[in-house]
Amino acid sequence: MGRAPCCSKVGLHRGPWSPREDKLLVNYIQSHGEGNWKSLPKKAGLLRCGKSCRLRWMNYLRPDIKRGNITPEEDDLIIRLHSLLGNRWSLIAGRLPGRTDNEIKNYWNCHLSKRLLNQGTDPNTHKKLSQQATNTRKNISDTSKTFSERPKIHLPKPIRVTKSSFPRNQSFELDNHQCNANTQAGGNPSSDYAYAADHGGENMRGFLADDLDIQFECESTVLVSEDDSSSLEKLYEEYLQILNQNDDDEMQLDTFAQSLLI
DNA sequence: AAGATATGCAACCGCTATCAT
DNA sequence: TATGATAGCGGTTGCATATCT
Repeated sequence: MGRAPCCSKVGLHRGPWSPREDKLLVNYIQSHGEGNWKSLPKKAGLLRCGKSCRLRWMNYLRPDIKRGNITPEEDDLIIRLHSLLGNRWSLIAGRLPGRTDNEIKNYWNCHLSKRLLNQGTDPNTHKKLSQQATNTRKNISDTSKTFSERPKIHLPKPIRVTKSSFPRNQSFELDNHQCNANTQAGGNPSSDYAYAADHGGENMRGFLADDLDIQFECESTVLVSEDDSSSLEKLYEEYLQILNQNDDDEMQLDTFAQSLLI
């Protein structure tokens, strides 16, 4: 498979963006829309590779990006989503309106993982470290179990849903929630994703939806796309409510984790 | 005040999935 | 079906700034 030449190989600009470059990029996208990142720099008059332009737009220049500190509510949501989704930053970001995957990733690595460690929780497994140490010792002493007998974690593989995957503006019912497949330029690309999980012939349902008990009509994909920032906000509020309801039901998280074991 | 160290964040790199031909 | 091009993700790096000694 061919690899797009890196900007370093073709003598393009690298490093921090100048205000002039930002302006050129914003102006171009405002008049032509997102997409065609490969050809965009040339058309916009930028000496950058398309990849760099895309990243700059997604993580910094997009008008719907929320600036400022991450709130305690967002904090909590990130931790909960991370316990369900792992390091799938784009999916987590899709549930935090205005936040980018890069920002959440950085915030996790700098703050949240350290905080969890301080609280005695393993940031990777979200389990108490003391409990893990006990389990580890137990496993070491239990030499009768071979490596192959250890439970395997089955993580449903995420699939990308791109513009051609859905008809334009097609709507999808998800219980009482209405989501639209935003396939037009300017939509939130990080949320143009769906998860599909293969459960041995059963209808495929996304595991996040399973955990949150949201029923999806579409058989093979779980749509997590929203039409605009207001519906993102609404969805966010709904997620918060659902997650808050789970405060009293930690067992549900354990059940979910076990459902991933095969 | 100055150097060392820690922190935060933007940007880059390498890889994979998807699409077009 | 095979292959190349492109988009997008997650891990990592590097630099600017803040804090500590």
